[in-house]
Amino acid sequence: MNQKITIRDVAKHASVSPATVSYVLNGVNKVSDETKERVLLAIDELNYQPDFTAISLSKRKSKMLGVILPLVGDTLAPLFKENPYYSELLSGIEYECRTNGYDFVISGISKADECKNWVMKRNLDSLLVLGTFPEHVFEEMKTLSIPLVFIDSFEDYAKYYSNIRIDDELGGYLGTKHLIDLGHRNICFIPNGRIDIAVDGQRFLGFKRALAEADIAFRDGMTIEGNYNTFENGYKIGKEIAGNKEITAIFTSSDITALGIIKSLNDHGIKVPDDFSIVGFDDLMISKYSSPSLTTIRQDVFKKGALSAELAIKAIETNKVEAKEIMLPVELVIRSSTKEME
Amino acid sequence: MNQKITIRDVAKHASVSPATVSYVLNGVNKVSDETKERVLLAIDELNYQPDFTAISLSKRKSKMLGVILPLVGDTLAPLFKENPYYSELLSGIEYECRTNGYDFVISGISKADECKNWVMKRNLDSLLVLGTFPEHVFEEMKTLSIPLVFIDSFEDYAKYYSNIRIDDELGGYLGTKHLIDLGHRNICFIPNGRIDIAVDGQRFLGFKRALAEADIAFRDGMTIEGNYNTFENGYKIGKEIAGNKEITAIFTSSDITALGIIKSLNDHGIKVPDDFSIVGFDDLMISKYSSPSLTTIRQDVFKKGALSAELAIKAIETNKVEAKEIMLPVELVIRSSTKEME
DNA sequence: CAAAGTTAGTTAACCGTTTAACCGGAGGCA
DNA sequence: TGCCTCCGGTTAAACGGTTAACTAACTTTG
Repeated sequence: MNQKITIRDVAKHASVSPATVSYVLNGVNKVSDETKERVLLAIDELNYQPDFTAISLSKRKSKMLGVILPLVGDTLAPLFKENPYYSELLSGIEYECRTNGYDFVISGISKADECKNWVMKRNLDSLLVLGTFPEHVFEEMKTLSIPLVFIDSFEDYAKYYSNIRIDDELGGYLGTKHLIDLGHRNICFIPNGRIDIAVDGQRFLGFKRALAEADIAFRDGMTIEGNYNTFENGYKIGKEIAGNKEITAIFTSSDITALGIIKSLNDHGIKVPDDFSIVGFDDLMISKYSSPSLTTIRQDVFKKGALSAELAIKAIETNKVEAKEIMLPVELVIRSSTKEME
Repeated sequence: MNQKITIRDVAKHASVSPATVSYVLNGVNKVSDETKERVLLAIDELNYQPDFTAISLSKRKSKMLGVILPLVGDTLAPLFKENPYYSELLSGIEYECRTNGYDFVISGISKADECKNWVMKRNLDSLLVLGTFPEHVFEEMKTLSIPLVFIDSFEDYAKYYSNIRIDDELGGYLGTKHLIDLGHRNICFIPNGRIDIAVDGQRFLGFKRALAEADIAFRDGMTIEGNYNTFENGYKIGKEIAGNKEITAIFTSSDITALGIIKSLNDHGIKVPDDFSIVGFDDLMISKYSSPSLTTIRQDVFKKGALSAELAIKAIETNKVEAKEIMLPVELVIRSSTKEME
């Protein structure tokens, strides 16, 4: 390999000391315009590229973000494969990083120590955390004193840091109201996980708000708790519903589940949207393409990713850890899985 | 932040020199068992974690891989959003990296210089390249003398390095043969891009082999060239086909296109699989869940990713750049988009 | 006009590892 | 006994940057 060009080479070429070059590079106001000119020219002529690892070592800043994803089993595969949500988020993060000269490393991390060690080993400047992680891990992380950015977290501790999420309550409301407007009164809400907390808790609130507004009493049987947002699980739930003649519409917290339900209903001779209406959540790509295409609540996942990286980078560069909660808008997208009641 | 624990702290704690600790850490056979014991104990007691940036600076090895993805416009978003293929590949890479103590950075890179600079700045140990990149970029890369691993490349220059791909010809053959076995004789092949090169070129060969084997003459109109593997494009192609009464089956190079075609045919009153059979390629998650579920050629994308990372890591650690071509198997997955001809 | 400040640099220590070069003592051998 | 080798370490110079402390020349200022 042709010898690496260092700051000393540049210095020699411009007849100054390495320190001066460094000052020019870092915009330290200690260099005359004339000298600065010379240095810049030398940098250009030699095509000098500062070495990030060296900078990282001496400044303790790596220009790298870490992204922590929940691990399923011991890989990310099920996550990525089942749910396009995550990859869309990543592409937002990638975009923001690239345009700011940052890189990011991702890892599914389960054990607490590993997480802290990872940050220390790699000198990571910040961490983006998707969803939740255990509180004792958080305590570990706090001692690192780097900015954290949480995405979709409803944990109390996350309040010390920036937190990006969407208006889940509104999403729940809009989806439900749409069904009510179409004449449905026996609507069932299906969360991804536990109905009383986090994302689903908020959506459930919106669900109930819409009901109340239309003077529909909430009663037992208006929710079915699923464990997991998978197609298979949706399929199972669909079977239950096929046996229940009262319910005419479903609002579910996940597009994937919605697709499973549709398939299941279809297999039981119930036609969507003619016999039954269904609203999903997320607006995944698939949702547009499925038959029938899915009415759903859209969130801008790319933006969510980009924004989280932006916040992290800003916190790093201003050296200020903010505790800002940002709520991104949601939007009802009407397609063909919902229809006016006959 | 509580003071960082360095190799000197460990050395002091074990009453040896930093060099000795380093030798222990790197398995250099220069330390007595007794001393080694003491050092290991000290490392454990202090929970010492070697600093990768420092190691990177002195050894010129970063324990980081770079992954280069084609950029669409200026983001990866369309890629990630439209095609789950890429995220599945990444999860394979992630798995292999994590279990080997590596990290990876990803970037969509268009300009040649940036690519080389990226490697130099970050001291990347290897590069995984998805698909193609321009030959002059390759020439640039060669001067870096780090191992490259190509994925799905059919470029000549890639022959200097490891190249991982699937048996596209066999895939083309299996899909076509399946249709022929069902009684179809007027089958149309739809590539992703140009039919004469790369992945599609191979699949087309397989297509023709299956025809020849069944004594079906290949004739004009047995292919439709698409530009892009998107749902929309599939939808358009579907329209064309709806007007053509001869064709009874399609084999397409992409599941996404297949789904678009099915929807389009459906909208034109043609029922799949009753009136028409269709085979896709890739076996994306969606394909299992769509209605009708898709008969397709499965490839193990996760494995492809994991294997590419494995090859890269092996090349790094043995300091041997191999020029090995690995061909992963494909498999016909029969679902409900194909049916015996009446 | 001398003391104090400012400007535009340089010097050298430091960030946390690695590793070539060195070193003292023990054992082997003639 | 003298010389050589091997063993088990240590010392110190890198790696490529940053930055606190210093300096020499010039400008203010009381």
